Amino acid sequence: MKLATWNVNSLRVRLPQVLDWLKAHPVDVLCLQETKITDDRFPFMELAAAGYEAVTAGQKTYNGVAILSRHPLSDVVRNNPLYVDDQQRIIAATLSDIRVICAYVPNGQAPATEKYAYKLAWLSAFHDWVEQEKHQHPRLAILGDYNIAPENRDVHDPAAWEGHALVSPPERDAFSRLTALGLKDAYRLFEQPESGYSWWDYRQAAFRRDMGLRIDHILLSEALSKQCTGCTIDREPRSWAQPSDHAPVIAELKP
DNA sequence: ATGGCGGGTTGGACCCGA
Repeated sequence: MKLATWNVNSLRVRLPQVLDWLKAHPVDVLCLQETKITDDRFPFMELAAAGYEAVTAGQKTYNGVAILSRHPLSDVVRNNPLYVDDQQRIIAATLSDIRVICAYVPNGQAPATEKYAYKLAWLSAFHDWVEQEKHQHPRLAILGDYNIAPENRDVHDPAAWEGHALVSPPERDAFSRLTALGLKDAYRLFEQPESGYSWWDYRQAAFRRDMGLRIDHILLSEALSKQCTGCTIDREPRSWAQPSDHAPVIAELKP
């Protein structure tokens, strides 16, 4: 069983890459963020032809999430029932006995902005809901763009990033509060390459210079983390023409 | 220091991402 997450930054633009990637990496589940497409325009047919059913929480222009799966999905929940939010950032579904949450955490812009306050409030409510979900579904996986680099080793230049959104202590605390619920950062269950980043800015030739951050994560409940045999970031699509600025992250579970 | 790239929008300067 392979679970993956990818912020595609517009599914309309990236659909060919998603299909190519799925052909080479036929994962069981792929969580997408920043689809930037309404549900009535979602490419259900193209994905079905590739063997994937999809559930979506779409939105025009911004945000938008989806779960693609080779297996039937049930019990779909859109948005956080504990938090009123007109931005489509969460979708959850069950496949066989695994509960999957796909999340696109707000960016936060910069400390002391309204967007930063929204991010922290959003994360606090997300924590409370995840706590409930975990009680209901002990086999829980949360995949997505967390917009948080949990530690300095997840940042190419921690000094340059100090004081910025994505690395600030309150955001990292919010991430720790999630893991304190008994969720493991799948990537850190294993030995990893030194620069294990999942996002590189489009500007400054950041990818070529490997100026990245690791902000896309797969959190696994205890039961699932014990079955996890690997977690990798596939940076190859970031090197393609017209790429997303994020790379896919993949976790493998064995029975 | 600023903006740099890329996607989107009801049409082309501006918002947003991270």
